[in-house]
Amino acid sequence: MFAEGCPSSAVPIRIGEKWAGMVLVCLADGPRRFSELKVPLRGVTPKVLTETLRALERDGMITRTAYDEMPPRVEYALTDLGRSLFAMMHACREWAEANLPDVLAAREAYLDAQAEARTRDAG
Amino acid sequence: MFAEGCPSSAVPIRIGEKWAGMVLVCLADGPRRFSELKVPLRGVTPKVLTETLRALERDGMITRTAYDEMPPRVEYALTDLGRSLFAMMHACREWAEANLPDVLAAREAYLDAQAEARTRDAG
DNA sequence: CTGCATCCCGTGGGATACTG
DNA sequence: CAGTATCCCACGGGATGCAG
Repeated sequence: MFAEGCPSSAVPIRIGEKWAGMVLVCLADGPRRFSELKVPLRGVTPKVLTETLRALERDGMITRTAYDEMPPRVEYALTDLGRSLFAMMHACREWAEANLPDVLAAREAYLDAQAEARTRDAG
Repeated sequence: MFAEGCPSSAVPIRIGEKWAGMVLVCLADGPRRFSELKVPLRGVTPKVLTETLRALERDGMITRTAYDEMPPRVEYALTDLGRSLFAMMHACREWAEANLPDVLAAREAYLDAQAEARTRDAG
């Protein structure tokens, strides 16, 4: 169980990566340029955006097309694999939204239980 | 898009957390004790396992039941919410396994393209 | 415009030792 | 047995500045 070579350990996409998912969303309905991605992704620095794009490109989720022009123009687009991943993530997102209320309720209950425990200790 | 209060940002579960997913797997077919979790999760330290379990408990994914005995006994079990998340993660895992070959191929192609670019620059 | 270089920092996660 | 207490480090990610 959970051995070294386990395929689950090799799970390719780190949807934990802070911006990867948002990039997929931004590319969902068509190719976008580097600067077009920076707009909706408020707060992302060029360095981090580049890293994210490189990782997605490396894993075959997006393509990078550089046009030899001045000023430079580069377009990023989803591959079939990327679209497949996007669909997967969409399902995850729907799960999250559907269950968010329960999670929030659980957190509140947890906090309350803690507070009660503290009261009991103090009293 | 991607505003502050966006529910997607509040996505409750960090499946990126290194051990959280494995814990769910370990609890999938019944409650387990702390020490019973440490066995399959080779390499996890008690501190980190505790942190992971606390986070899952806080979010309502698992329950923690402490029996007042000597020696101490504590059992962790999935909640309905946890089982739901487990099912979600199972789907993610199946996607990953199904698409792993493609990702690996993409990585190799990416490396080859890089090597070729270097050769071109040098020559 | 599209990045790369550099520096920096918080935090997730690990090692080790100790306790009720 | 089931943790807690400390210490520590790598690394993801951010800020800033520069270059082709």
